[in-house]
Amino acid sequence: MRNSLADVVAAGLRVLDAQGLENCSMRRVAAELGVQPSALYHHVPNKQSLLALMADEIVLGVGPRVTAAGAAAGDPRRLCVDLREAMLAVRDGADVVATATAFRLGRSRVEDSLAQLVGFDGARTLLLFTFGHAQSTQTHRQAAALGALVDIADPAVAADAGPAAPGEPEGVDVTRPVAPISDPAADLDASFGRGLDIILAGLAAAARPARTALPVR
Amino acid sequence: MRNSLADVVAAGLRVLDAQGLENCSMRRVAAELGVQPSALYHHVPNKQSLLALMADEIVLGVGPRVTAAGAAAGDPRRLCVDLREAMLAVRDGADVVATATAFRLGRSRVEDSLAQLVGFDGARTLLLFTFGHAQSTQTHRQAAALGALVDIADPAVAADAGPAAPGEPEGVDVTRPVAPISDPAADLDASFGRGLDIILAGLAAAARPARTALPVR
DNA sequence: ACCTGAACACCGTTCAAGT
DNA sequence: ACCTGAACACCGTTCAAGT
Repeated sequence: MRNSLADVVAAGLRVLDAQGLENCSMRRVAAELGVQPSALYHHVPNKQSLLALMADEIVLGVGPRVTAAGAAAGDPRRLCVDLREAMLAVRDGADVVATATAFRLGRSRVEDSLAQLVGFDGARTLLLFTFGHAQSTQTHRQAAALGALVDIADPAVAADAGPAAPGEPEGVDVTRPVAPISDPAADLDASFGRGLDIILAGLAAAARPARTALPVR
Repeated sequence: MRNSLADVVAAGLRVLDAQGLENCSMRRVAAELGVQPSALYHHVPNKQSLLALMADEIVLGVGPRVTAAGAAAGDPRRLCVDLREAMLAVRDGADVVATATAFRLGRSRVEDSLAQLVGFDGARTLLLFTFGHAQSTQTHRQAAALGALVDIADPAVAADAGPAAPGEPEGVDVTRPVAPISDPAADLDASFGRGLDIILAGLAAAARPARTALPVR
């Protein structure tokens, strides 16, 4: 036995984290294992399946915590924060997990855990906000790191950016800001927490009227 | 003048809608225009820029409505519903728009409109939930249409699906369900509306205590 | 069971050259 | 201003064949 399925998945994750989803090709994963590309198809029927297995691996540790007392503590907020952290821990992890989860929508372990705590609609709302926010965070970070501050898609914005000074060093030095606008992505982590709070407040608001006394009519 | 930038963007959208993001290559867009692939680089610096322009086009019509009375009516719920509809109207539209928006995070027209109505955090929460839900919806629909009901990534599930009967017609006939589980994606449109309501309730709950009389201590 | 080697039909992007 | 033609360094997947 030379390589197992687990080896292939691990190699895939290494390539993903190092090169990003865009460059995570079957050929590169094969090279990471020192094997021909065609060898991968002995372990996995296609690239999509490999990505799905990688997604499972990324969220493996995310789940309801078992406290020292033995009771399974279920905190929806912590679950979402953990999920987000697990995805952000590997490059393009949010894309990979969100896509794989959408494929088998409704059959996700994390969504099930959430549903037990806050119901079906609450679970889906929390989950999809978490995916949306994580993907946005990761994409934006990559764009920033790439020096894509010059918005290449908008001619109006690109125009006032000015050309790069010739003979610039080609490091990741991003000292020349395009516009003096304050960073619009100020603090994405904090913004995630506040979004979570809004949703949880909405769930609490929906649950309360049924339990507490209200001025009926 | 043979082809304008607008022609290229329009051709890109036609290819995207017909073939999906995966198959929306520069070469196919060029073919759609009856032109060599290299000709596109006269209009656009790279594929990513073309996709960003396509994203702008997809959300062009989404914005605060101007009522007959002349006042700009701002309904955050309708804004999100409109945005979702615009994205779902073209194949893989949610992916394209979400990615392009993340690139220039915080500088989105729709997010600005939302922010005026429900504040910065509310806007971002609504927007990213809308992206997450739309992407999930679209990915799941494609998976279902593809007949990917056989979960190709999970050996345990794939095992009890059984082989396809030989000599089957190769249409989109999906009459052989894999498992008798009720459709987990029951109604994605309704689920979006309920998620929106949860978030809006959370925003209302946060705003109310500051305005109405509360039993102080 | 796991892998090689060769092949097929593709990619994005660059660049000199045409009109 | 807009395009061609050729080239470069890549893709995912299949398949016969090896051990």
